[in-house]
Amino acid sequence: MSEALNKAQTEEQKPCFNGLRMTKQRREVYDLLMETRDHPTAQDIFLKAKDRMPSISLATVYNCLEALVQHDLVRQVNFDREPSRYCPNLSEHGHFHDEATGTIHDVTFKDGVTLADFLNLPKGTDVSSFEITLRGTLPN
Amino acid sequence: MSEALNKAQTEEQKPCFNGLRMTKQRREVYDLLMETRDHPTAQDIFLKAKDRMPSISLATVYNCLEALVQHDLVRQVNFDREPSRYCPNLSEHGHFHDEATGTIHDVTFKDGVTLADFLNLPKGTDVSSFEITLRGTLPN
DNA sequence: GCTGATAATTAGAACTATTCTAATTCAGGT
DNA sequence: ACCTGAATTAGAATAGTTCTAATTATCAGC
Repeated sequence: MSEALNKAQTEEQKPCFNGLRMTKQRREVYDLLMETRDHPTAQDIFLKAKDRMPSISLATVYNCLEALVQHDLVRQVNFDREPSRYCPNLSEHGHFHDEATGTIHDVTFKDGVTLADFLNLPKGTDVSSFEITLRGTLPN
Repeated sequence: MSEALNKAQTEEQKPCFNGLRMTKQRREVYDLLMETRDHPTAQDIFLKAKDRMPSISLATVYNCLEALVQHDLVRQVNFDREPSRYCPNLSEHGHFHDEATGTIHDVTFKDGVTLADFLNLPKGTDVSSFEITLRGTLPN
């Protein structure tokens, strides 16, 4: 279980995740992301959220997602210039876009591999974040 | 003039790269990219191109870039939701965005490394394209 | 070299994802 | 309960990119 999720759960009674005040809307967006672990866009989330909370606005969904991302509760994932997608998997991973089905799959690293193992990075380079995205087709 | 020579000349002069007809504008955009090997946006290219070809339009720059990308003459590089950048380096590489200077550097793979060496990909996965982008700071 | 067909360029409008604005509502501390 | 700052909301605004329709350039065949 990820650190952030663990912390989030222990703090469930205070409605505060990683220092982020959990309002009704933020919780709704967060819960939706945790439930439907595909990689929805802000629109997708908005439409689903409206079922249970008809007054929610798209601007709020964007606000909530930004807050969640900034507090390391979800990750924002970009594929080329497509709409951003959101991912509740906080462990290090990349993404594979299956062109046959349109679905997106998490891709993990082989055990113990670090960026410096396969990339030529000058000594002393400080990598604050990275993204690895693949396109293609899966077997079958 | 003999027929053979005539054919040879027109063949040679036919300004065609990878099957893409090289118009004045496409060549201008391509040359600019080859000269200034930083990673310019369409806007950057448009502004530079206008110096030497004042009639060129932004739409044309976008059209040219799309044509060049589709014919594998340049690569399109996306950083999060920032404007797309364009890169004439066709060899396999990723990109490092230096947050201190705002510059973008090519990052190469260690010799002989393939994606399957560090990622857990199901057997038979066909990767048609991939992108690796890092953010951080370089030493000094 | 002309001429017609096809493709490229152009200016500006349109589009889409996202952010901003200003007004309203909400939540937590006193 | 009340005050204050934060969050939500609807709608306007923005930025990057794509589309549209008209013009211009290029190629192939005579």
